[in-house]
Amino acid sequence: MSHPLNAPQREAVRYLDGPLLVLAGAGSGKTRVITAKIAHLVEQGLAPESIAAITFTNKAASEMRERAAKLLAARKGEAAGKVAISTFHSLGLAILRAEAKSIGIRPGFSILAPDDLETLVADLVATADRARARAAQWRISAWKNALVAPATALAGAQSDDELAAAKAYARYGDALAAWQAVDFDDLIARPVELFDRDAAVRERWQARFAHVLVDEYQDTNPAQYRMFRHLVGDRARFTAVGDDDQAIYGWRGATLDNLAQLPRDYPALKVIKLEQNYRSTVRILRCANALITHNPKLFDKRLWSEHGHGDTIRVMPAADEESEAELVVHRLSAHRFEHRGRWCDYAILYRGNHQARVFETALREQNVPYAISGGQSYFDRSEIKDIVAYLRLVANEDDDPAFIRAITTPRRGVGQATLKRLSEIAATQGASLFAAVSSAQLREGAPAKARDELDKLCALVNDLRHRASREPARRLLGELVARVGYEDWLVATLDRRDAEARCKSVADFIDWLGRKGDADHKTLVDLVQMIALITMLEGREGEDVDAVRLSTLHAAKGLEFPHVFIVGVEEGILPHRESIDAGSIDEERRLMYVGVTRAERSLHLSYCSTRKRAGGKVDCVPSRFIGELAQQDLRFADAPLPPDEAARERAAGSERLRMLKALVAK
DNA sequence: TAGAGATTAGTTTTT
DNA sequence: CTAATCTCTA
Repeated sequence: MSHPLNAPQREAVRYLDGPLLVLAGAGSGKTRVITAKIAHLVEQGLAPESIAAITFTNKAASEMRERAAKLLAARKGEAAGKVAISTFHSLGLAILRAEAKSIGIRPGFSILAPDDLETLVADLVATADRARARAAQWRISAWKNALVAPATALAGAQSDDELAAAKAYARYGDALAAWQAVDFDDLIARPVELFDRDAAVRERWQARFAHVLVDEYQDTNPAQYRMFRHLVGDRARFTAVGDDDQAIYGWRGATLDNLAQLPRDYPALKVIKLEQNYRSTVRILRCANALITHNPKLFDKRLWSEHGHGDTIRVMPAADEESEAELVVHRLSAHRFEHRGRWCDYAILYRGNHQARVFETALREQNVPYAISGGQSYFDRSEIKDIVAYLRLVANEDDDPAFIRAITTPRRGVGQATLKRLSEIAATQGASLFAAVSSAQLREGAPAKARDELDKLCALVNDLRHRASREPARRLLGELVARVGYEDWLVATLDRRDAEARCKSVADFIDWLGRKGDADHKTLVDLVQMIALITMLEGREGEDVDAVRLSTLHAAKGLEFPHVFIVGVEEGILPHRESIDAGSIDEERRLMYVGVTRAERSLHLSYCSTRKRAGGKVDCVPSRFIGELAQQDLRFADAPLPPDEAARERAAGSERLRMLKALVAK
């Protein structure tokens, strides 16, 4: 951290003569270069608001914001806050909002998550099968990321499933338009469409940014690359930072073509490589290098380090997933004790979220504090979704999915029958459910109670909407929850403990949102749109607590830990079966590479010889990737042997229990 | 509408 | 074979 910048880093920071690609190996001080460059640009006299720094995750964006603020604090205290540091998606959101009129959408448009759209797609492809619906949804998303229009998709459909998805694709767009809503992919695709067809708008945005920085460039998909090209224009003042060896989002449409294409699209492109690693020991690095040589490479790059050799990489076999978890946690505790370290120096990384479970159990059993990053979002909780549905409705009354959720939660006498009637009226009028409430036809059929409740909801939404831009979000939120009687409903329908927990979570949410609104002068509408893009409650818990981190390999990118355990390093898991079948081993290898390069000082790999699956036991084989590491730096542990007497007892005890169970089963 | 019982699916990563 | 989801009943 306190090192001065090295020569290539310095060059990357100072180079302003044209388009620049920085190939930054793992641990080579990439974020430092980007933040230093932002500071440098400001010092060169660029207006902070004319600098755009684009990341992929909110986490990366807020880290960058923090570090840029620190760098700029000394001389230009105010400047840091004005730099446009955002994710591709939030930048797309900003563009869409600003240009809503040209796109033909209400500025308070809803942003629907895939979950909200699953039923729509299921309807469109006429299936009750969730997996089928998701597959179609997946296809549609892939087309959008590749900027393929519905008509083109239809023409190129290869299978029946693809044909059905292509047919659904067009109608999917119609439904979103009717609801005044967009999905995640639209946040990139729609601005791109606009820029494609409207030169004036395009030039306005190009004039706005004097320099564009992109982080994790290797993870861009075609839509994002096009948005980027539109933003930088012909002046091409940009700094793209990436590492082809860490491209792990191919399944989301990202393509290394964007990296290969960059020198062709910008012949003046300057390429600077950062190859000095400041993170890991020599052994860890040697393993990482050995592993990645098995991939075809786009750019030649070899990491080196001035750190010492460090410990050997430990490879630990285990009998099954439970003993793997037990063994890993045990080894981790012992390691921490020996090294007098902190829990937060350790991370357990795995391929799939479901693998976390056994480890959670083992950690709890052995009283080790842990924190899971990623996993299911705070915003996936039903009570939060309920509140958000009301907010979405305030922002955009045509949001039918939000309307349905709001009117049915809490239950208040509006049921299936009334909703069906309402949606028929809406359909004949070509209007939203909300608009259909005031229709005269409803007066005839629906029960008085239902009509009354519908009117009440509409009145509430209209009232809040009129006040939304003037009054603080916090007050409106509190009033909303109170007028809906949400907490009363929780208390009435749930047992005490559950009700209390949810009330608290609602209160926390309102408090957090209120603070957010106060701090950034955001209106209720701003906040609702922001929520849709946030997956984790950033910085709320985690960072400062002393706990072992559990994370997927994907979510661990960009992080580093003194001691790393990669678990489930088996054929079928890492590389994953699907990827083996699809022939995309390279990406799995990069995923392993990302995992290995997270480690600063020690690295453990573990695998099982059997795993429970679909009832029976399945034999497992250690991953080919273990064989691809630098063998002289590996040490294979013997069969698991609990080091202390108590653990030996426990193991014997549980073994006896297992045998007993087996006997009883017979 | 909640809770118990039955049924069925089970494969990865996420803005 | 488990775990989650769905269905039926009180």
